[in-house]
Amino acid sequence: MTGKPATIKEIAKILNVSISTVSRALHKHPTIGITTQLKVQALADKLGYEPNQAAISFQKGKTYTIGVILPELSEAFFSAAVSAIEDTAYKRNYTVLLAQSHDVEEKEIQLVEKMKNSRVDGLLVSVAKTTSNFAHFDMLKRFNIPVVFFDRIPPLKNIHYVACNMETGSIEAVNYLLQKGHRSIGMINGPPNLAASGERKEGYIKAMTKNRLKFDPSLIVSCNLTEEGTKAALDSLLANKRQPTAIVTFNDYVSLYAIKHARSLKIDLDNGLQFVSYANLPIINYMDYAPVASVEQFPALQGQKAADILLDLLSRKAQSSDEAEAYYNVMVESQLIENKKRNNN
Amino acid sequence: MTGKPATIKEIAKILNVSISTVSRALHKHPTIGITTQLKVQALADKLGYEPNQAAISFQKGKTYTIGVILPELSEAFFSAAVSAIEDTAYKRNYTVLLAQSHDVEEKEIQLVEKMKNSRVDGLLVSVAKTTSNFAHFDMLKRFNIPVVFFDRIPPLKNIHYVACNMETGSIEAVNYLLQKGHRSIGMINGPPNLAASGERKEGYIKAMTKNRLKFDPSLIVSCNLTEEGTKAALDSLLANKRQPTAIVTFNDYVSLYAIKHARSLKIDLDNGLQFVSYANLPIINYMDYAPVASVEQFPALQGQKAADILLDLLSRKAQSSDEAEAYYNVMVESQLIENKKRNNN
DNA sequence: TGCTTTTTTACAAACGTTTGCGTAATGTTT
DNA sequence: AAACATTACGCAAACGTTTGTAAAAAAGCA
Repeated sequence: MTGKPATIKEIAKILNVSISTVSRALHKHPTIGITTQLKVQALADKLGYEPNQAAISFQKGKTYTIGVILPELSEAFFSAAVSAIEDTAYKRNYTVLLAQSHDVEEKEIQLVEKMKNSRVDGLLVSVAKTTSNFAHFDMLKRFNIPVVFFDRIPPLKNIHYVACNMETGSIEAVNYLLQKGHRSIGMINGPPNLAASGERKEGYIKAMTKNRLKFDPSLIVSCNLTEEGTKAALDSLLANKRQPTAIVTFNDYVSLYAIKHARSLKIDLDNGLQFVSYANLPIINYMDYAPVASVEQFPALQGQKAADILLDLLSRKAQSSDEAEAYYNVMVESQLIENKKRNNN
Repeated sequence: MTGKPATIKEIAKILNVSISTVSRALHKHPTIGITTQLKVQALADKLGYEPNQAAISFQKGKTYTIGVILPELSEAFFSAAVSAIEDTAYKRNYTVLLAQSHDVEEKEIQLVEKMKNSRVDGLLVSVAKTTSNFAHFDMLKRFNIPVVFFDRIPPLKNIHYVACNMETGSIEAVNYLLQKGHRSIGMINGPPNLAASGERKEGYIKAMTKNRLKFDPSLIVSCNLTEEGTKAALDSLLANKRQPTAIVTFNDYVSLYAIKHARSLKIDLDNGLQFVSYANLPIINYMDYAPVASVEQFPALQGQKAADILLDLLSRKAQSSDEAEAYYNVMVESQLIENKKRNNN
């Protein structure tokens, strides 16, 4: 009852059958007679037998565990993603081993190494900002451990990934503002070294040119995402000869900083200046002055899809080793969400 | 190089020594001669040998993994806690297996069961709201798997836990308002079935009586934490004969709902009515109108302490099985944090 | 040199499970 | 009743590592 868990061996001894018979009976193997099958099952239940997963993992060389490596769990985006990952893994009877790189390459490398050591069947990774060398991921390929990247994708060929298409959202954002009558639309972007900044900018430009508006580079300023940086960026935009009546910002936080600053400058936020941003954090629903819309990137959906892909790869691997080597490249479309709370305020 | 990972056995064969020698050499066991030690080490490095964790787990009956079961990873409180847990586990060379109960008892039970099956050395748990039966935790004790509860503690004797003392924070909150000159202080509390509601209420009462103010039960109303519920609660407080000039709310969200409602009622939030709440979410720093202060519960600290305790228990268990059975009961003091952004606005 | 220590290494069992193959038991067909 | 097919089960190896104990080699001492 107490103490050590029951094993297959004990069941075998008590029932005077062989260990293999018990094992097969528990798995409902067809070559086992129905009577013994039931006998074994009954005793197993009575003893509260539970298979020793460690032994099984060892034996089969599989752990039924997927590793998740991401920069920062406490960021809303990632916690939503992991939450969804865990849920889909759970449904397929996998468990999730979690680790954060804190956006430092060295730690990411260590984590990959650690996870590789037979602990994990596959890996879900959102790469660290600082990662510039990707040998540790190649290594996984050599060890036949599948990896699916999500959100932050390394610039590699032949990888599986799911990411969010920023372009559509960006275009929607600009279109939304154009449709509202704005003609001079500024952008407070993130630092140029972030891929995300590039995507947002491209979407912006594409939307402008598609609407046959000429693109004015001076209306795009980048900032370091801090409150001070945002202030400066906003000031610079306001000083522009073609002073914008609407601004697209890198994310909701930047919008909020900018809004705060604008309010301290007594700018009319209802009619004079409107903001649209990225992320669609729940927070903006609580604000009195918030971006009028925000581009949702569906972290949960991304996480779920990435997990689905990985689990597919794993089951495929189990079935046959046909190395057809197709690579999953899934793009989740970003989508502009109007801030409803804002509008019925 | 590619294909299957190197094993101790292969190293042994190449070097013409026994498997045990290799094993001991790799562990720098003193009975191994220095020369062979180095030879082994060198070859291991060359082959890129990495111990097979699955085999080790199996052999030693230890996984160097701790399980974390909590209600909802995407809640800011828990993601901050897990983040800290992962960090401290990583430092001590443990990994974290993660699972969410989504606040349903049945799933929590399944997760405990799953984690028990030799997968996990110890468990960190924040129990589901609905959990009313605690047999699954007793079961862990029988299997000698230590559990440390955090934040949401079950009503059991002889358990390890770290929780946050709401009382001090509550008292601070009320004192803060009293000191600001408020004499009629209302409270919008959570539903009565939540332990957290009770704690907040007690702190409130204690602070009032300590300041020799008589406690008026009609100034405490509970709500279901929705926007509608909050509105109703606020209305009821405002209708009170002793209309409060300050209100303590169950959490930041409730405060924000209440503030929004108050603003739509044209109430002067700078002088007429002030709010204090719990959680201290980063969000309130972005708001124009926000609670003037919020009680911080230090999720990261709680998570870190819980992990520390668990890891201590595990190392203790490894060293000796002296069942001294002392139970760790750590209380983290909550603390009122003034909303700085609010004040220099 | 011959003996005892001390140092160094090898042997083998154990951890719990799965699974290929062999074999005993049962049943079927003539 | 002999021959065979079928069904039901047991044997034993394998997975990679650790570790107690035995044994070999080296070193010390007389």
